[in-house]
Amino acid sequence: MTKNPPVKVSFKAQMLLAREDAIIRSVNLMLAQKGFDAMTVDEVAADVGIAKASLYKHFPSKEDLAAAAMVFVMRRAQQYLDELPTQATPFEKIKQVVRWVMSLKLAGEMPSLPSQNSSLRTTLMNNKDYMDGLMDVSDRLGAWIEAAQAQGDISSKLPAIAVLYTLYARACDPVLEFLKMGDLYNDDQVIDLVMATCFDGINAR
Amino acid sequence: MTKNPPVKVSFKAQMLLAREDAIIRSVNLMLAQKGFDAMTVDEVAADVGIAKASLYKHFPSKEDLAAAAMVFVMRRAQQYLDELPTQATPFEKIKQVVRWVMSLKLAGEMPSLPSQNSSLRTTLMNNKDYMDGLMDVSDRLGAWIEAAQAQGDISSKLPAIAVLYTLYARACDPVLEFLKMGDLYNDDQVIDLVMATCFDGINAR
DNA sequence: GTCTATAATCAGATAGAC
DNA sequence: GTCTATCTGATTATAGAC
Repeated sequence: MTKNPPVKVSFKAQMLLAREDAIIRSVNLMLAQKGFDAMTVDEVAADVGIAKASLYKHFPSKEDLAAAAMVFVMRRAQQYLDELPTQATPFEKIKQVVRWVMSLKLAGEMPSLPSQNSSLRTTLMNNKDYMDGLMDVSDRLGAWIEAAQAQGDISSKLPAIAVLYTLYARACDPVLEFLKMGDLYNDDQVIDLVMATCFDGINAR
Repeated sequence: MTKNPPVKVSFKAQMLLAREDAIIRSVNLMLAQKGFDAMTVDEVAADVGIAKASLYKHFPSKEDLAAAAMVFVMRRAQQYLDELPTQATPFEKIKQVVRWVMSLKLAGEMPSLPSQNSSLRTTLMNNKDYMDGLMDVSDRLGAWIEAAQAQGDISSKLPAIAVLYTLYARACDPVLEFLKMGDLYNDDQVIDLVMATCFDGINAR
């Protein structure tokens, strides 16, 4: 379509990416606020400010829309892991990641997907970017968990995989919303409370 | 089929209750398996073996159907609390309840509702039976929590309400499914692992 | 109260002009 | 690629006969 290939194409490509980024951010917020089922493609289109048909030029289905949002948060997670202070111990890194994830959820930026939806699961499992990101994050966290267990910071009685899942679950912990709803605690206090139950449990010591 | 009035009326009423009970059990299982949004009224009717229009004679809406299922589990919970051994300490009772709730979830008998759905929330909040049951269960658990804190079994650093929410969250903990999916652990082992993370945390002691 | 048949609506996806 | 307009299917809910 263009007559001067290099500049014009680059500009158009940037516009394209910017629009897709806007779409993904919108989907991300909607998934966090309403969840996958309640989110409608019409709403996303309206929020982004484009026609629904245009959305479908970028993403072939609602499931792919959600998958793109998950790829986005995976990238954010990878970037966050990259930027953790290198001198921190594995245990400190883990705690910081969990704290960060919960702050994302409280800020309404952590998309929530129904774990039962099969079509969505299929789309996610077939999405290489998402799966690669998930594997990478899991590998890094898993290595830190094992290191923290070796150093006596995390209980060695627990399988590392159980610890990993327990950490992941903090990203969709309803306790965060419940405690926030009561208006008794602010966000930082809510996070401190859930951090305490997560790492120390509810038993007295 | 019989001609004696008193018996006949009673029999019909029993049939009615039995049918409603069958409906609720079906809804309960479907909510646990697929969740509220994915569950369709057609499926429920088909599963019960009656016409959809008949369902709507019993329950005026899908939301009320789900609410009835929640009332059902609330009653089950109240009954379970009633039957706990009286000589057990509050802490022991709490642990037993949590274990029971997780076994229900693993057995696919714990309905999962989207906490965000507003129409469902409204129906639930307006359902006196449900709210009464929830309050009763919360009061009893709350009293046990405070007693356990006084006896030094549960950490006194945590507000009782945070402990209560943490226990409730075990009824919809995705870690249970994740660990079960891996096929590394059987149901009892999965429950033991989540019990350990819930009460002892993941820290080493 | 139960049924068959149907209304009414909503949401995901597409056609086709520009 | 973006738009308007539309299709298609699924789903909640109801009408009306028996």
